[in-house]
Amino acid sequence: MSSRLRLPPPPSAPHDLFKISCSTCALRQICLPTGLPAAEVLQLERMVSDRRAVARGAVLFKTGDVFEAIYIVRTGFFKTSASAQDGRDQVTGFHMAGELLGLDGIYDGAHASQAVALEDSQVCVVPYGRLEDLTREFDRLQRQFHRLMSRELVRDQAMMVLLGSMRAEQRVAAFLINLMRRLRARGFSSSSVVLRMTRDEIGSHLGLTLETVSRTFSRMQEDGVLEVRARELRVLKPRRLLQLVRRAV
Amino acid sequence: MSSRLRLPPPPSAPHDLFKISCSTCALRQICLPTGLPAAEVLQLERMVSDRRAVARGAVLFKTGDVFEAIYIVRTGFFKTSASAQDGRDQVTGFHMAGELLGLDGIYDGAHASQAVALEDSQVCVVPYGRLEDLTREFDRLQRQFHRLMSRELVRDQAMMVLLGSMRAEQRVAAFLINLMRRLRARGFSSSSVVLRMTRDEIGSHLGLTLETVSRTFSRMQEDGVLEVRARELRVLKPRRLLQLVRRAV
DNA sequence: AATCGTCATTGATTGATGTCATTGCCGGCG
DNA sequence: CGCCGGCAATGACATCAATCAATGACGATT
Repeated sequence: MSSRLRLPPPPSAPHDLFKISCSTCALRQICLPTGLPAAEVLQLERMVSDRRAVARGAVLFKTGDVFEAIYIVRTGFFKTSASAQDGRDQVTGFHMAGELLGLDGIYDGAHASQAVALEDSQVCVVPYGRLEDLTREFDRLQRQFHRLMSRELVRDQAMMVLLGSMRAEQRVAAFLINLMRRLRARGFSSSSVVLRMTRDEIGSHLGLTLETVSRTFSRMQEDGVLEVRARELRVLKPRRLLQLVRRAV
Repeated sequence: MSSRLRLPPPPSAPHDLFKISCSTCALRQICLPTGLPAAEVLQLERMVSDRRAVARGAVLFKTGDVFEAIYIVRTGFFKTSASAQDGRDQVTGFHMAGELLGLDGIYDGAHASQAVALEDSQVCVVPYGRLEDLTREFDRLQRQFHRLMSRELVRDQAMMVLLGSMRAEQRVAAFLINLMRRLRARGFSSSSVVLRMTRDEIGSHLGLTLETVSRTFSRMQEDGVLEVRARELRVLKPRRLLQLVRRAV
């Protein structure tokens, strides 16, 4: 357990779930308030209705749930998944501190995917109605919100390219690069990770079976690119990973 | 050429490219103005800076272009594509009348994909700055805009599921169902289409090779589900298509 | 400490789809 | 008219990853 990667402790104690302070939040540089002047951040704080704890394995929202709020991951780690019509479901994304969840519910007022915590987590709850009101008052907040939605679109596009045209090894490499990049942006080691998700979940995200993910990790280890010990990963040769993704077939 | 599927003629003559009227546009039920009261639609019209003609094969915007405006397809047909790092690119979407293009540029001020007209087309140009201003004034317009962005996210998720877990036949079936549904919403025949894109482009969109697309069409024809003659398609048994998508493996 | 369940690894085999190559059709153009 | 280029269909073959199966590692629970 002590080897588990942890986010920096939140400024307020974890049991204090209802006191919100964006201005002092460790995530303010990568979250919705990014780049906003202090006055607007204070407004934003008022908008965040509360903070909610989500236990590992618990469902934050599921497909068909009425859409009421956007969630921002404060601590912890989530996966979102969407169901195919035949019932199987596919991991559409992994989400860490500062990232938004639930945007797909705006469209028709019901969530189109489900979100599950992969470890004990906390989210900030931002009721959509209030967000609409506030983004109308503050142009920078509006733009920031649009930017974050747009970023999701860009990411989804990248994911489509990955799923549509990359081979197994490239997919895994791209996944690792993306993961390390996001962790680095949050102040974590740029070479070591403890994965929060199973091989099966990675596979589902990448359109591969868990066996293929496992074999790919093993091969990368043989090649000296990676060090793998169960969920602990260490990237030894980041450049080789980049090359894998860059190089055509 | 006469067999080509055409959108209903625009209310104003095609050469009259600068006179905009959302209120009388044939697309107002499926476009940005959907559900807005007349007064707001008039505001919206003022916002649309102009209408631009895009010749078949011409690029509307390309990856890296500075983001300035959202585009709405008025007549015609577009594909958007994103490049993998190795240079190959993948069709991320096909877009028809009333659909938005260019939202991925909001994120960092540069387009992350490129849009190419697959036939002679027209788009309405909506400068993003003006849209920001106007959505701040009109809450329903703001919500409508958010809804359309959210719809893109939902679609992209569906596409990820398709690319990540469906077999060739299911992909093609899902593609056809989606296409027919969108055409039907625009008042076209619910069984006949003239495709605007090549097998190669369909394949790129579905993560398949053009040969697989071609063979799948042929097999569906043998099975009496489809009638295929080059780009002219006729869906004979829509239910069978639905079953293909619904049925697991 | 023993047991059980989950997750991961590894091997063998199979099957779907990609790759390569050929043929034919059609429309545009010299 | 005939040639050429783009697009589509199809066959032969190769390849990659899924599937099936067995085993091993680790943690949780009793």
